[in-house]
Amino acid sequence: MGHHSCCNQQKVKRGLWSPEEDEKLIRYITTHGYGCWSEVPEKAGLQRCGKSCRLRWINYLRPDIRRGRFTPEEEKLIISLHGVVGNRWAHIASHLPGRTDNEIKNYWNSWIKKKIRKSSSSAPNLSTPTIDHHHPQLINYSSINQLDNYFTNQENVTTKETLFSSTCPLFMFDTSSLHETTATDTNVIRPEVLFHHDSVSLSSDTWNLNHHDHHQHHQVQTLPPHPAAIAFTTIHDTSNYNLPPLIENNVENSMVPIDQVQSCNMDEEGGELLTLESLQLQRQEELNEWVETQQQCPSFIFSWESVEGQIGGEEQVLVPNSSHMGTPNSLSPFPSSLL
DNA sequence: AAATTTAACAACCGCTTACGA
DNA sequence: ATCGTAAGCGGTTGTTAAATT
Repeated sequence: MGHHSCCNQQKVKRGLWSPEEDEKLIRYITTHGYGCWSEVPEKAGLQRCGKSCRLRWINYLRPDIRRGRFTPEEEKLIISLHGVVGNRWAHIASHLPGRTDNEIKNYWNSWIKKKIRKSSSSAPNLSTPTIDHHHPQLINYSSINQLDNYFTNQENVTTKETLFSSTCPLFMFDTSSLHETTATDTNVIRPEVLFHHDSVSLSSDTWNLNHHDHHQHHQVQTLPPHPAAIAFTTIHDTSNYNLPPLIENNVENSMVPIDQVQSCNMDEEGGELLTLESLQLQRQEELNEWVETQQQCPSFIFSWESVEGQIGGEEQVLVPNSSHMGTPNSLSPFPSSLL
C-alpha cells in the first residue's frame, strides 16, 4: 500500500540536504553526468531516492542556476507569461534562463499575496485576475487585461512602450488548449506559448513576406526590432487534429513565415475547400499597404477556427477565423485581439 | 514572535516498457 | 501477434515544514 517503489534503499534519508550530501551528488553528477536518476543514489553513495536527488540537482545544485532577486524584466515576463499560461511554472521557467519552476512558483505565490493585499487597499478598481478554481490554470481574459492595465499604469510607462520593450521577445501562441473547456465557454482561453526569443536574433528573412515587392521589403528590413506574435486558435472537437509538424518540431531559432504556417495548417486533412491562394494574395496586399502607411514592421495574430461536419461530412474543415495586423503595441504582450 | 521565503516532499500526469492473458 | 494494463520513470505542480528575516 503505502510503499515507495522508487526507493529500494534500506534507509532512505529525507528532509534537508547536508553539505556532505550535496558534495557527493555534485561530484557524481559532474563526473558522470546524469542519465538514470534511479541509479544515482546507489552509485553516488547517497541514502536518498532518485527523485530527491534529481530535484536537489535541478533546483539547487546545477551550476547554471541563477540566484538572487528577480530583475524587473524577469518579473514582467513572469507576470505576462502567467497571464498567458497560468500556473504552468515549468513552462514559464523555460523562458527565464537559469530560473527554476519552483523558484518562480514560490515567487509568484509570495508576490501575488502581496499584490492582493495592496490592490485591495490602493487600487480598488483594478482587481487581480480571477481564477477559476475548477480550472485553476485558466484565467479570465478580462482579468488579464485588467492586470495588464494595472501594470502599465503602475509603472508609468508611456503608451508607446510594451511590457517587453527592453527585450523585444517574440511569441507564438497556440490556443488549442481550448478543447479543455466547453464549446460555449469563450471567455476562458489558455493559449500556449510555443516559443519565444529576442527579436534581435530574428533574421531579416523573417520579415521577408513581400516577395513580390523588393522595395517594400527593403523598408521592412531597416525598421527596428519589436515584439511580434503569431497565434493559432483551434477549437475543440479536434481530437484528431494535430499541430502542424512545423510547429511541433520547431525550430528554436526560426520564426515560421506566415505563408508556411498557413500551408502547414491547410495541408492537414480536410482543408480542401479553402481558397488559400486568394486569401494569401489578399493578405499580401493588406500587408504591403499597411507597411507603407505605418512605416514599421507589423505584428501578426492569426486565429483559426475549426468547423466540423459542415461540408466535408465528418471531415474536419479548417477555416481561417480572423487575422489581425497591427502595431506591436496593439498586439503585445497579450493577444487580446483574440477576444 | 510573527510573517515571509525557501526547499523539500506528496501527488499527480503522461509516456514508455514489460508483462500477461 | 495483439491488445490491455501494470510498473517504472521523468517531469510538473500543490502543499507545507523548516529556515530565515
